[in-house]
Amino acid sequence: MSSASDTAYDKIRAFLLGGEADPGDQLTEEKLADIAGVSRTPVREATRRLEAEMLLVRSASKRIFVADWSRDDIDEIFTLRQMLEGHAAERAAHRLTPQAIDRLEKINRELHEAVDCDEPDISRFLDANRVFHEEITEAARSPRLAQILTMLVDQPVVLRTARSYTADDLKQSARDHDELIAAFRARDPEWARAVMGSHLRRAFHTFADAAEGAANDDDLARQ
Amino acid sequence: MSSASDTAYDKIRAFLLGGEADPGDQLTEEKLADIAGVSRTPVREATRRLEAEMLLVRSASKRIFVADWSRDDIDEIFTLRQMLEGHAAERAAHRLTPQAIDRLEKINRELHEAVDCDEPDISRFLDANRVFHEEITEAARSPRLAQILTMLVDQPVVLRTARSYTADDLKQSARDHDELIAAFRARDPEWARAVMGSHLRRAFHTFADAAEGAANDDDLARQ
DNA sequence: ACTGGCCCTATTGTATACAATTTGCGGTCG
DNA sequence: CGACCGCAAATTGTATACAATAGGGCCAGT
Repeated sequence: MSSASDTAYDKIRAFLLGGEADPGDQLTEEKLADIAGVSRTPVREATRRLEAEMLLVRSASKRIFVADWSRDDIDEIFTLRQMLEGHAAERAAHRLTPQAIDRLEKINRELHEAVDCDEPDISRFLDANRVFHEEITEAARSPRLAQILTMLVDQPVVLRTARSYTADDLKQSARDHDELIAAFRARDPEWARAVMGSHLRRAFHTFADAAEGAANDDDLARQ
Repeated sequence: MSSASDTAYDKIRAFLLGGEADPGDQLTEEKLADIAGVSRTPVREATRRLEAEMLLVRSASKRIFVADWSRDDIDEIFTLRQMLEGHAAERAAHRLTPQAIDRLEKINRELHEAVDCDEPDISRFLDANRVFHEEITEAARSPRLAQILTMLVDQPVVLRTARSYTADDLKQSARDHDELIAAFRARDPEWARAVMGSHLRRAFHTFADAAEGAANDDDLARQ
């Protein structure tokens, strides 16, 4: 059984990542306490964590807002991810057991199934994608790296523009993963790092373009 | 004026970094509340932050302990720092203003003065060294990178084995900084990254050796 | 109408009381 | 003698009350 403070963290995080709040919205502790179904005390601990993870920001007067990201922020996040996940892939190439590589293959089959058809199942794709990357991070055996990546990976999710990805983007992701698996089987760390690098850099452009599109949509909607 | 929760954070952090507690020691919230001079509520927020920064760890039963680091942990920390500070140096080489480079030079003169003599002033060295690296991180203009580095840089400080550095180590650090400044003046990002890389990797070996020595000393003392 | 100051309200900050959990000790039974 | 159970003490977790502070609106004076 998890504590109220963990409950609060999970629920508020789900609330943010689920897109029920818009970037820039103000959130009061009381409102969040309602959402989480606990008192303000555990909510405060949860908001501190979420603030450290940059999903929430505080104004000068200590009020809480849903974080917002500029294009530069997205660029920064993906640049850091490229560097760090590239490193993770390199370490994973050394450490992945054959069983773990089989597991990766299985996850990616699932991912292929989700996107190799006329109507891709985005949320299945996102889940499989997340698990795939987590498995690699796990295999890197670097707890601080894992912690940092969790933080970086979560942030842009809030923008939830993944639904703007084209079917081609999704299929290319699946192929990148195939190549990553090949690099792991070949035990070639440099190959793994390189594939991970291009994978994420392309993801950045897809993502940034989608985010701009969404921003324009918002502008239009407001007019 | 800072809030009680910030006061608690600062005081507990100083308590840990000042080496008044040994790695592995248990700390109760009440004891920490005494140290910080506030009630347990703000202490809890402070400990959550310090836990996220890995200066404190929690047992399965939620009790709080001073973090301890294995040689693998030190290796991990310096590997990540090498990658991330290398990246910071690269970005800084693009972005540092001439005035900022002058500032770096001034800081490093101070550092030289602290170590270019028979009896080096270690705490002056550590201060100047910290400010030097912070200036570069700042110049990289990457808030997430800065946040991550703060976390990574602080951690090993608790081991406070810097006093085991030899005069030669310290002088070599000063020379590394000189070369870094040269790379910045030449606006050569690759050079800057390479110098930062070797600088930190050597620091790792110095540090790890010193830490092992300290560990052995502890063992001896316990016998 | 505009600006400045004041007050009221909304929001966050802190302490304390109490609840829940865990630890360690002591005693009892096999 | 050891293992196990249960109880008391220590520790962490949560709620609530109250304090401090910031924001927004209202009114007065120009």
